[in-house]
Amino acid sequence: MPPAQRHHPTLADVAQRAGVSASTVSRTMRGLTTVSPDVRARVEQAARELHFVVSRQASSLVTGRTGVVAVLAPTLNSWFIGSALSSLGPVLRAAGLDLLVYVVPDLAERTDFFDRLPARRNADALLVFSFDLSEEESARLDDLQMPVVYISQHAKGRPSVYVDDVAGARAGTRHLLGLGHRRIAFVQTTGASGFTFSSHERLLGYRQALIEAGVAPDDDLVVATPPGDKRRTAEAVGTLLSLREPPTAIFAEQDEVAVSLVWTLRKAHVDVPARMSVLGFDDHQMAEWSDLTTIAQSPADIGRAAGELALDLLNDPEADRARHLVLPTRLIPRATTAPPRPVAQDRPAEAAEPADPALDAPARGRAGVDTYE
Amino acid sequence: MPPAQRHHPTLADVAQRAGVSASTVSRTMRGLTTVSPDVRARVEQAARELHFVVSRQASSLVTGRTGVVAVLAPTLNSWFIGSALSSLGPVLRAAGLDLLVYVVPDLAERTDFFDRLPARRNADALLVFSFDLSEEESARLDDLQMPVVYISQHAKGRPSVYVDDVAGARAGTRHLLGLGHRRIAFVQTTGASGFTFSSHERLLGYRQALIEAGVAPDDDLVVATPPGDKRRTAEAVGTLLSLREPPTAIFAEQDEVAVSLVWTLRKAHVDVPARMSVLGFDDHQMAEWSDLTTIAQSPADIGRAAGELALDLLNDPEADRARHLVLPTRLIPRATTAPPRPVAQDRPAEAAEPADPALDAPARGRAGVDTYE
DNA sequence: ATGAAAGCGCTAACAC
DNA sequence: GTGTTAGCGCTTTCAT
Repeated sequence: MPPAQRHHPTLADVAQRAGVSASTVSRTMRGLTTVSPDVRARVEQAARELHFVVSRQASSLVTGRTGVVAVLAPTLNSWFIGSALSSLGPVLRAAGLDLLVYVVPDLAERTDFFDRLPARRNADALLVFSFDLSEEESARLDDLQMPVVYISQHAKGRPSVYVDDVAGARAGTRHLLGLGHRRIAFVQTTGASGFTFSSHERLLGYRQALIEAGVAPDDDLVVATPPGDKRRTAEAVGTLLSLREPPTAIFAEQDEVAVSLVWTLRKAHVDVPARMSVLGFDDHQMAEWSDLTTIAQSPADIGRAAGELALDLLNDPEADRARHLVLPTRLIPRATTAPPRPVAQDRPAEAAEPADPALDAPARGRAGVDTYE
Repeated sequence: MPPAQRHHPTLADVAQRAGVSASTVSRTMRGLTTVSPDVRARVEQAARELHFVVSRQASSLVTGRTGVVAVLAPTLNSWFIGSALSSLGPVLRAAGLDLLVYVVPDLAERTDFFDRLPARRNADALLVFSFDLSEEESARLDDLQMPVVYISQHAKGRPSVYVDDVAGARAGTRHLLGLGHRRIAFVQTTGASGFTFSSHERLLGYRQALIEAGVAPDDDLVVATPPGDKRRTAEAVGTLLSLREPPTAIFAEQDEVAVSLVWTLRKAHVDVPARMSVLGFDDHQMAEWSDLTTIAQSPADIGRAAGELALDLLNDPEADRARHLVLPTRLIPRATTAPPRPVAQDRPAEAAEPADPALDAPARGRAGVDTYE
């Protein structure tokens, strides 16, 4: 009675069936050219018949390469990361590499990760997503003995892929300036761990564009709110609307907040865009649904680029170990930005709470009609 | 001159440093109790000093276990999958397992995956997300020699984790019935590959609840639209509104569509919920933002449950190989459902296009005022 | 172009 | 409790 055949077939099994040595099977499986055509055919057939798959573990052991690219991410429940990984996957697969994910949602797991560096022997490269790493943590990753690519952060001296946030924010602000706005607010996003780089840069771009246009940046016009917090968002809107000189346009650092702003404004019967323009950043899926004008970035492109950069680093020892890939953004004009209505600039503004009786009607017919107050 | 120390430290290195044998180090690293406390301490210190990490490849080779759980998913850019994986990750980590992701976005990759079954020797278990597998594909996975857990699909005879869609849809429909609605439409989602199971089940629950309540299901009230397609959604709304007896409530199979419906209706100046109640399913992030009444499911719970089920299957050979974990849903009443206005049932309804001059004002003050037509 | 042999880093069986 | 020994399945010299 033959032993229960519960294990996978091995090189030796294929070799025996094809009447060759294990070495030859190995060479065949790796596509080396030093195998005669007829032998190759025999081996391939035998392998197919046995459903033979090379064991990564065994070959890793000798080659030192794991065939795995690891990703470090704070969550997978994110539009940005989800899109980027979805396009990264196929890039890696095409190169015969598998995608391993370390989800590190909280501080405890983070500390543990950097303590133990579980990726150390279990991946050929690491992609770090949207973390604000301390210099100490980056240094820790440096002695990981593998290429580490940073995504959405400017890791000086280390390979990075990110979008040109400054230019994007500048372009967005210029769009609003071009429409005639002069009082342009900027809403920062707080508490979204891991995106402080973008946050800084976008604010910077906003300021640059204002200065270029000869508009003095006003810190009263810069407020912050956490994403998804209606109350805080409403507060921020209230603060802006109750300024002596309220803005006529709001540039939100993130689409999620921008959409929330639109809701809040419309609920308070402040028409968008007739009374207030709103501009987002990201081109999040919901931006399209909400007809939000926004500065688009493509996380899919970022994921792809990061994957290709990692492959370069992996395959070419001469590759530039500090290359920064900076991807462009582009303005997508939609329905939430428009020229400001001519309004008496020095009249006191209403607060957010009192419901304005103005209709939430399309802007066209009403723009220019000064029914303010 | 010492050789360039470019390789990772091995068991032997630690053993030498701690003055013990490799076996002892191995036992220590695996937490076996047969190591005396002082030796254990010495070994652990040596390991720490050398930044030693056990090579998965090498240990896999002998144990036959890879320490990896693989996930098969059509995309990662999905609220459901993202949330589920984000909670699955930590569950696996706690068990010392890594998470490997196969993103299989299109038919070509899918065919290739089932052809080659790359997971075969590279994972201990496989979680299959939201795919509508053919019986042939499932059969292929069966001879994978590892536990395969199906998520969001009812794989008969195989371990599965999903939400009770029938009960959820029934509860939702009852909620609307309880508010007094009798003409309740159901909007199906088409083209969202991988969720046809839920789709069927939700429609079923809707029908059941109607029948239970003595309301005859009317096929005219069941329409379909792809998610994120504004035009088609508007068409669906138009179809429903132009029925001789239009609905007073719409139950959408997915929140994304429900939110889109609310937008479309409000744009057409059909007040929600005063003139039309809208109910969603999922409790997608945007449901809260949109104040959408919905049937909540928790993808995070599903991910966790699936992970734990996989661990059971992995660790307990006696475990039930066909266990189905069915998770509950719950109604979250928010602002898009309300009692129907008393309305002359047999009057002809307006079409979707003509802008109704009715204000998009809060329902309270206006409900009950019959300004219809 | 092919085969034989050595060994990658670890665990498991067996001694002691 | 701890050390010794023999592989796990593959790749890689080195022969031929």
